[in-house]
Amino acid sequence: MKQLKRWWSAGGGLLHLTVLLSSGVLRVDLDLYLLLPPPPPILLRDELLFLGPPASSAYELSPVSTSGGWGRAGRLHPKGRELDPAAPPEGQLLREVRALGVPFIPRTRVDAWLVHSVAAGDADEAHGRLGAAAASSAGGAGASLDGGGQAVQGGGDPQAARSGPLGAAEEEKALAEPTAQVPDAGGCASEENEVLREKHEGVDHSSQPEENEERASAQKENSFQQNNENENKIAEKPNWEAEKSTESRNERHLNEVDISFSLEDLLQLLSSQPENSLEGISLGDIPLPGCISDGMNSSAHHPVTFSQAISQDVNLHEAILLCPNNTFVRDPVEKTSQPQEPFLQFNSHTTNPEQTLPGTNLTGFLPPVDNHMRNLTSQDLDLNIFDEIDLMSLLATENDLDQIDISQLFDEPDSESGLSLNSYHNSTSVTKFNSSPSVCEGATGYSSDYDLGAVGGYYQEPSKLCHVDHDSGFHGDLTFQHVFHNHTYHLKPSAPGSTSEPFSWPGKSQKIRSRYLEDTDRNLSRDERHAKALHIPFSVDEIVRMPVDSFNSMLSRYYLTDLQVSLLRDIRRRGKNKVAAQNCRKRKLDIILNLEYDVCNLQAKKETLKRERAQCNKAINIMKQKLHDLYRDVFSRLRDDQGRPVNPNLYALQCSHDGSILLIPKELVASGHKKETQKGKRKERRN
DNA sequence: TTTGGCTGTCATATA
DNA sequence: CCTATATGACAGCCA
Repeated sequence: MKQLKRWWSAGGGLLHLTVLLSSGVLRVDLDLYLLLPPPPPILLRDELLFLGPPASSAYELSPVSTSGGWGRAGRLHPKGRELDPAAPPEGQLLREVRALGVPFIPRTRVDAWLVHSVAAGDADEAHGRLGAAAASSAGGAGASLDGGGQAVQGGGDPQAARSGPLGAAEEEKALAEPTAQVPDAGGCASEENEVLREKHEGVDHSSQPEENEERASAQKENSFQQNNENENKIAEKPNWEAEKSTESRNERHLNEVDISFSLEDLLQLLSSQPENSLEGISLGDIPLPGCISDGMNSSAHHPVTFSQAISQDVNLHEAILLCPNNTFVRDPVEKTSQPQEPFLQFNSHTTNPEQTLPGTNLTGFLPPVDNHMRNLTSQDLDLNIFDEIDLMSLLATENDLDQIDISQLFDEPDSESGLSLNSYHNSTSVTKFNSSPSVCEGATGYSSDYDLGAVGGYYQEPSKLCHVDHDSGFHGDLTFQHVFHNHTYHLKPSAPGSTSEPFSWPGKSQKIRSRYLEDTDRNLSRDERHAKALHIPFSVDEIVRMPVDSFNSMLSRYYLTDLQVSLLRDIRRRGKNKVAAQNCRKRKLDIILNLEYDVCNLQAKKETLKRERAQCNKAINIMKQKLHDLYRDVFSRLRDDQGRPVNPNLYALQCSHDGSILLIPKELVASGHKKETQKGKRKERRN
């Protein structure tokens, strides 16, 4: 329990545990399971749906939590069960829990209280609650958390909290069976069993009311029957899968030794849960991203209990085979023989009805991905992980499958391809994980980091092909993880027939696939098709946009054939010229538009000038008229020496320089004008 | 079928 | 000399 406490305090919890998936081993996040109430809400996108009534009618819906994260819906909990009255208020709990940095956002007051207790150092008490929770849920109520609350309510005594409905023998059986019956429980199984047994003996002393014992026993029996069936099925799996499992476990064990104890401790609690509770627990409630949730779902829906899955350290490949809805199940008999749980159809977390069509296989596709042939399909990655397929074949396989624009299929509005063409130095590509089981969409598309790519024929560790970054935290729904892709490809051209697919597309999926391949091929540009044909490990956009230094270094660094180099240069030249042509046309259009604008402006200015000219002429005419009138008026008042009126036809008025006005005969005025004009002409000639 | 617009590409000039 | 850019010209596609 100290290890549990230390593990949790060190930031343990779901995130910490799921990091183990990087080794390719499915590891269940038991802590969250313990924190979840048994009635399984199924997460359909962002909403939690409660599928059908719980096993017991004594359930009620708790208020919707607004704690953020994935606590968006109310949860079922047993009626009449109250929380620990000594527990702090929910708001305070949430604040304290958040302050502790626990990577789990409690949704209910009970969650918060449990997390708070564990993270704050009260691990023993919390364990008591957890144990009581598990025991209580095993009693049929299926409310682990609230059962814990009840245990706490019973005085907060750890002993009282540990009390459960099961007898010691039954609990020992329950704890021992999941691990003991698994033939290949891993190298650390015996050691873990010892620890588990010790803990079990110290913990599981039931003193719960006897009314729960009968229900618990009945459900336990059902659970064991299911376990046996599932174990038999697991035992029938091919040897190579078992070997892989063992290898994965051994590898993982080196890294997990510090927390394996905690896992078993949690397993102990889980093992005491009734089968229906376990079976009902869906990862839909837990927004486990990507492969994790997928694997969990597969385990949940398949008649293999979580206990088995956990104790066996079921690897991803096994998880694939365990999923009845899995599109990559290679044994059709096994696929079709699995009972379909009623809520299975919701596990695709999609609103597209095509996904729920049996045999469509579309659930296995990754959500919208970049169309630039950068993504390795789920099938490819599947093979990479489990079959250690050569990357050469990956390259060939992607030829067929990487172009499928799943966004058109599944309408993932919040999708992000993450495979940014411009992220030259970002080796982490974001890829969404589909909720479909075992679809670890390692979009190991073309490298966006030229320094990391080993195009010349080397590939890095296969384990890195699908590294799930669980530090990225949770999103609101069953979303996706950042995947560290190894964009490493061989450039060996593959024969046309080498584009074999790791699985067959049955029926309708085949048609859909071919249709989308046609569409995507049609949408590809000529250079893209050429690059694809020659397996150029870079997108056209990258080739065009990368600096010349990077381009040259790329040409020199990687082993490229002359044809590939020529094609790369042509692609780059054409791409740049295409951009230049676009810019040129845009510029030309801008110039034309500017010229048109200038023309309009000039035309408007011309019109304005015309109007002003007309106005000026009009004013001039008015002034002339007024001057004429004034002239007439002056002459009408003029008299000669004899008192007679002056004839305006013989005389004219002339203004002198000093401002005086002279009455001059017109003959003189005409001769004077002639003289002045002659003088002016002379001056002009002189000048 | 014709036509105009859009786009990609090539050839060439220029910086 | 190489590269990037700009631009005219041409061809193909499409509404």
